[in-house]
Amino acid sequence: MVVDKEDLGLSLSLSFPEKRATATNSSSSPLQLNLMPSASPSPFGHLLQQKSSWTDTLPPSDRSMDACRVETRAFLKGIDVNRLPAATADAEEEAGVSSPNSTISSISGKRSEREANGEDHELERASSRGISDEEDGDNSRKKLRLSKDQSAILEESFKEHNTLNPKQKLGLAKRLGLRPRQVEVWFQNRRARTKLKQTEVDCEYLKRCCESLTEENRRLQKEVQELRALKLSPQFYMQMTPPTTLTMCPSCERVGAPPPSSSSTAVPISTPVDPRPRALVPAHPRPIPFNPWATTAIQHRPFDALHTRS
DNA sequence: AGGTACGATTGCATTACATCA
DNA sequence: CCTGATGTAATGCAATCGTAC
Repeated sequence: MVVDKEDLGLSLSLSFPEKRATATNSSSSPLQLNLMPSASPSPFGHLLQQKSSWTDTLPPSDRSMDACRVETRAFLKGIDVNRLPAATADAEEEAGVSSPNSTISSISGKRSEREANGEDHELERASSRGISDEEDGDNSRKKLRLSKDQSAILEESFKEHNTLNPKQKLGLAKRLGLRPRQVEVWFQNRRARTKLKQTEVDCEYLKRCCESLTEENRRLQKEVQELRALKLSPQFYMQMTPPTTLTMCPSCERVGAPPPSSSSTAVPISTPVDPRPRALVPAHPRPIPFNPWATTAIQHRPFDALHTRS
């Protein structure tokens, strides 16, 4: 599933690779993130009106300053901590020199063992920083920060595909001077955090729905109370036409409509219930004109509505 | 000092594919 | 040759850690 780039400005698209399209994994089902509550009222097929990258929400100045600081530090250290110098990367890649990044556990562990045998083998073993653990002086893992450019390229790539096939991963890794594993991790985290953001938005949306429904419910309860009060009040019976004028409905064998009343604004008491889901219909105060004997309105069983709705 | 962002690790689930009885 | 069971690699995700800011 590929979404037009234009759409990405307004919606988040979780696309999944063709290869694993048959996966039953819930995460593999296409999710179109398109939160536009006013346009797509369904609570669950929706999504957020959100920037394609949540990092975009960071003020540009902050981000550039951030990158600036990183680059300054890198410069001061005489090396970009996030980027493997191209020459070094190529050299190590071809020589297969092992220069583990920074983590202790990255050397061992199931995943690492797996990938060490895979196609990522060569690049996987190349340091992304050009600094070995020995040079670091201790075994503590240093936090790697991707440069502004690296992040931008990754974001751009993520917009196009939020998963990568091995070829794309390798290509991107090469282009960025990172290990394929780092690219993979970045995409993994990006997907996870996108999903998290979406969940938060979903939650907010459902909360609003809930509030709306609560309000609607309160309003309807009040309406029911008013109708009951009206039904039981003496005035209600005073308005009744004498029985002699009542007509029998031939269909349901109930007393039907009396002669036309003076009110021309009468509406049926048995107004059909709006079948649309109420939650998404803007709650608006409805007038409660009430004349159960209105000629044009009452069809059959005029009080059924009261019974069923109370 | 505490919170947040984010790169990295780990463990598990799923799928595809190969092998074997 | 076909088929079902089993093992393995690849990949994704959730949870979490650890570090930089």
